Parts: sequence; structure tokens; C-alpha cells
Amino acid sequence: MTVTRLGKVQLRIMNVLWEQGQATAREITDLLNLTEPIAHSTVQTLLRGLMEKGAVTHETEGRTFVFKPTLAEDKVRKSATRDLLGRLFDGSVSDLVSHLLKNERVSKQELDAIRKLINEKSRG
Amino acid sequence: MTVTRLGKVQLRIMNVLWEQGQATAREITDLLNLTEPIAHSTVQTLLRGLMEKGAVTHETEGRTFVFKPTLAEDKVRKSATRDLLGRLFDGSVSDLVSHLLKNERVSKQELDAIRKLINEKSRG
DNA sequence: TCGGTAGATTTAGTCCACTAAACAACTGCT
DNA sequence: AGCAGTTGTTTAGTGGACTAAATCTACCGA
Repeated sequence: MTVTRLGKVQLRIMNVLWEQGQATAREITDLLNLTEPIAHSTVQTLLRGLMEKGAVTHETEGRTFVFKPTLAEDKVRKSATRDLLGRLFDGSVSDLVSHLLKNERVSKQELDAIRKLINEKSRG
Repeated sequence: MTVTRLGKVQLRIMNVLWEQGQATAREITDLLNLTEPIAHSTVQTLLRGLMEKGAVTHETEGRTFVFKPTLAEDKVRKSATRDLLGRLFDGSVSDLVSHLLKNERVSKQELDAIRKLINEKSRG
């Protein structure tokens, strides 16, 4: 039951559910359509797939389904991150961080936040 | 020509090429078979796909092909990392780093290396 | 010269994410 | 009662990664 393998659009749906806590299929469709067009029936089909995988549940409210995530965002983050780490950075966290600092924009605030995290980790 | 989308096994092949600099199909098959079984013909088919995508080239040496990567590891790292960042961490580098420090094992040496990188970045 | 071997190429099939039309069931309104 | 709109369900098709058998081609050794 390795649920880890979520597709691109499935993940977008999960993102909505994680942010909102819960949502109807219609709400999800509308939110996704703010950034890119997608048919309502497509969203429904994908939600069905996510249910079969055990990534979401639904409760009936009147005649509509209200969907809730059962798969935690943190678990998905964990498996996706570990995956990237293993596949492209040979498992080296510092290599990945190095790559991030070199290639991605990081604000001064973020840098400070990271420094703080490291110091905490060092002491702990 | 968005080559970015490499499959799991395609990436393993690229990893071999990046490490070795170049390799024959047979060498790649043998190396991959150290960790998991895969048919030689499968590797050949995938190499063909990588050629069509422009990710590798081959030179003829005698009657065998010697493959070389044309797609740089760094480019793949970049797009994969940015992808993860956007999809699961809302683009926040510090969120990703925070996640890494919390969930992945990091040696003292690595911590020091990261701290050093940050200090350099701060000054730069 | 001829058969085996090692390479490349062709062909075929599975699996899964994604897409969405078509259909059925139900609600609310007039 | 009947229509319009919303919701869920069924069905169908596409594309891409992956898998590997089957086939073709060229060389080497006996």
C-alpha cells in the first residue's frame, strides 16, 4: 500500500485539501481552475482514485461528498524528499542544501532562519 | 524540448553515465543488475529513448555503441529540485531545509559543511 | 564457410496518470 | 408534473514509462 506515488494533478488536489482541511469536488475544481483549466469530471475521477488509494475519505453531506485528506502532507513530503535525495544527491543532505543555496533564491530572512535551525540541531 | 521528465530507470541509467563518463549498453546493464534485475534489451530500449530526447549521444566503437551523457546532471538536479520545492514546499527553501534537518540523518560533518555554506552565502 | 555469439532494432504488451464525454440520479423551482 | 442544474458514476481514449521477446546484423573462431 505504498501510497507515495501521487501524480502531478493528484498532488494538486491533495494540496487543496491540506490547505482547506476539507472540500467538495466542486470547490476543488474551482480552485484548480484559478491557475489552469481542468474539467470537473476529471477532478471527480482523480478523487475516486485517491479514495481507492486511501489518500482521502469522504463524508456525505446532503447529496454531495465532502472530501478530507487522510494521507498527511508530511508523509508525502518525506517520501518525495527522500526520493530526490536518493536519486540525485546520493543521499547527501549537505549536497542538496548546497545545491539549493547555489541555485535558488533565498532571502536574508530565510538564510537567518536556516542558520538558526542548524545551530539548534548542533546543540541538540 | 523539455527533457526534464526522466523516468525512474532512465535516471538510473543517466546516473551510471554521469559517474562513469561513458559506458556501453552492456556495462550499464551489468551495473544496474548489481542492485536490481533488468533485461539487457530493456536497457537498450531506454537508451534509445534517451537518445531521442537528446539526453545522451553515442559513438561507434568497433560494432558497439559507447554512450555519453549530453544532459548535465546539474540541469536535472535543478529541475527536479525546483519541482519538489514548488509542489510540496510552496517554493520555500528554508521550509525544505527545515524538513531535511528534522527528518533526515545529518552527520556533524555535514552540519558543519552546511553552516559554512550559509556563512559564505551571507557574506557574498 | 558456417554456426555461435554479441551487438542493435523491431515489435508488442502492461500499467498508470490523466482527460473528459456521456449517462444516471436527485433537488429545487415554476 | 416537468424542466434546469448539480452531483456522482460509467466508460473510453491518449500518452508515456517500463518490460522484454523476437528478430536482424556483423564478426570471430573452428
